[in-house]
Amino acid sequence: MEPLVAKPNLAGHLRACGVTPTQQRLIISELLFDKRQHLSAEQILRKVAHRDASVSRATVYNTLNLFVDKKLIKALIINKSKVFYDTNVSNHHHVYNVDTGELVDVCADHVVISALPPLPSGIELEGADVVIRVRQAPVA
Amino acid sequence: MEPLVAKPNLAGHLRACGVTPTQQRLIISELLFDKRQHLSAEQILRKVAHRDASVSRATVYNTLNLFVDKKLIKALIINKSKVFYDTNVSNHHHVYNVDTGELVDVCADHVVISALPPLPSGIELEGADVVIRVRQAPVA
DNA sequence: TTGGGTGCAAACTATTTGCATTCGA
DNA sequence: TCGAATGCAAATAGTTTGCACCCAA
Repeated sequence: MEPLVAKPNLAGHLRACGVTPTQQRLIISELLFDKRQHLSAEQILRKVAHRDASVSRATVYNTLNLFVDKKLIKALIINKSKVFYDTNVSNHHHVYNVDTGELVDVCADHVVISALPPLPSGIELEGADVVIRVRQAPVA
Repeated sequence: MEPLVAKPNLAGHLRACGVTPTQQRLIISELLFDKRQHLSAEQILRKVAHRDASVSRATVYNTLNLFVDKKLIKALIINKSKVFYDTNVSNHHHVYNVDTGELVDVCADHVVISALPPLPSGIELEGADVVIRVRQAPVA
């Protein structure tokens, strides 16, 4: 098994974003940034346990909130029951299957937001999230 | 004060949607369908109390879920902490101020979703929700 | 050394559920 | 009458917090 010590670039990445690279944050980073994916806090907790390592529940939540704050990941509020964290921070949207819970990325090019009413002064755009909800077609 | 007995059209509306018009459901309907608005379960509970009437917490939640099911209202999953219910069921989107929690409707004409990848067979579109997140501009 | 980070457990919030009672048709 | 709806309280799930201990710089 690969050592739990993270690759140097991960630590550098965290530091570059103003995050002190602690052991726990590196473990979580390794799991997260392995690939583009959508994970819940619970899933991350389980993955940590799977790797023999151990990070407390509170630390997982604290870390995820910190990463969202520092824009290392995006929080997706799609399902009323839990938040998903997206390692793809580029501009994109989602297709969500309400029956299976499956979540798929959609390139932002496929979505055009036009003629948005002008924002009042003092208000600035933070982002636009598009969730396309789909379901299993009834067997008819 | 107006009687708590609902206007006949409300009861009719519920019935037309396959919902038995009980006292509690009529009280909630009156509050909801008074105008286009976005309310949380908690806010509805408070409004009920304000009207001298009383509907239990469980019934408020059950009723809101039922109404969403029957498409009398729409559930908005925008804020991680609570669901908002929208009495505007027509096709439209939302501007959400992350600082104030304010939620404003945007006509669907202002949002164009194009070139969506084709859905796999057996999957059908349920809807597309667009949330434009804005924030207070820093005073700079 | 020392302030930020972590772990644990307890607290908290929104929501759901089990079950006995009541109501609508 | 009788199944559906309601109310209450307890359960649940996700997330946050308080505080003592520990580690990165």
